[in-house]
Amino acid sequence: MDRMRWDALKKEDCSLSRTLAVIGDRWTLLILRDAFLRVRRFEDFEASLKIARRVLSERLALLVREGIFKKVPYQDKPVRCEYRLTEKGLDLYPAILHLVHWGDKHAPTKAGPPVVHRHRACGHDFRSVLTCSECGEPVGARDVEARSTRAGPSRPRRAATR
Amino acid sequence: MDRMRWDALKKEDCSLSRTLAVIGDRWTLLILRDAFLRVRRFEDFEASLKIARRVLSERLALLVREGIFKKVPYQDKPVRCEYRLTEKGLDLYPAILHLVHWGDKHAPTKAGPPVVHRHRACGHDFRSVLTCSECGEPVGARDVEARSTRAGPSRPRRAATR
DNA sequence: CACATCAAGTCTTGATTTAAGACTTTACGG
DNA sequence: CCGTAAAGTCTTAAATCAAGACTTGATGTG
Repeated sequence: MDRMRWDALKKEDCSLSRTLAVIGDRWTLLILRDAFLRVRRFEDFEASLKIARRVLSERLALLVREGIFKKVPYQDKPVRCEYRLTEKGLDLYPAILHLVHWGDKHAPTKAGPPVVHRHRACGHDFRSVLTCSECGEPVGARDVEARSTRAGPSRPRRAATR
Repeated sequence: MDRMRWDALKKEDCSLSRTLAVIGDRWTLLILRDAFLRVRRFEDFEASLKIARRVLSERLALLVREGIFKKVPYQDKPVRCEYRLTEKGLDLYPAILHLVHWGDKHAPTKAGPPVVHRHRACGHDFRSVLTCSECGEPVGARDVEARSTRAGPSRPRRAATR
């Protein structure tokens, strides 16, 4: 059978496939976590993640190509650059925060969540809640119906099992 | 230098690391996407994803061990099982939906989003919005301050995860 | 009965990807 | 001139993945 190759993923007609073609490897979300924690330099990523330099180099280059990071020089002679999140990169924050909170809830440590998140506007520590852009109410898997926009017979589907 | 190994990830004191130890490989989020679209059987996952059977088998077993899927027999003689999402699995929906909407926005196709999502309660197609569990307002990366709960000097940081 | 089929895997072999660490480049400081 | 620093590149060995053949237990067909 003809199996899926990773370099074919980005051409799939599925937004999740195309997203994972960029951030779906074993390291990228951890790199982005560090970036959200203000890690910006090659050697700092290496030290923090204990990632092989070759792999880090390749991933950072991909993320720059994809517009998630931009390289910003912080000195001349020799030019040294740091990697900063773009708006496109910052937009991944909700997904990552949700994965963090999922880990807090479903794969907890005895010591409790290692990091808590405070909402600057209201001053409280909070959990992430997925809400509907239209009515503002919280949304769970069972509240959503996914519908294809492409031609063909469309059976309506619930976005969840049970 | 001593690099990070994947089987060490699940013991890290970082909720994202522990989450990615379960769902952070190249295939798992695609398997879960299919599960949210009500794919449930081994051969259906294989056909839908074009994944190698060996890898699919291993991933499904891991997800069952981790309590994200449960195996439910749908016939006897011979016993055949299907994979159904547990509550723990359903809780990954917000993260996945956000990644889908990120792809819709930042890696679009000419044909537009392949799938739209309707909120059953209000009847509208919607985008996912991250909100604060305490005040209900939308939250972006810059609105969050992450704070370690562990001993040691704590520098306040913006927009952090862990 | 003999044989084909089906679901849900397991096994083998060869191709890709990752890990570890040495090496390179460009510049500065003493 | 020598050592250090940042940001990589290169090489080799180990781990993971892809492709497809094979297995198991039961049913259906001639």
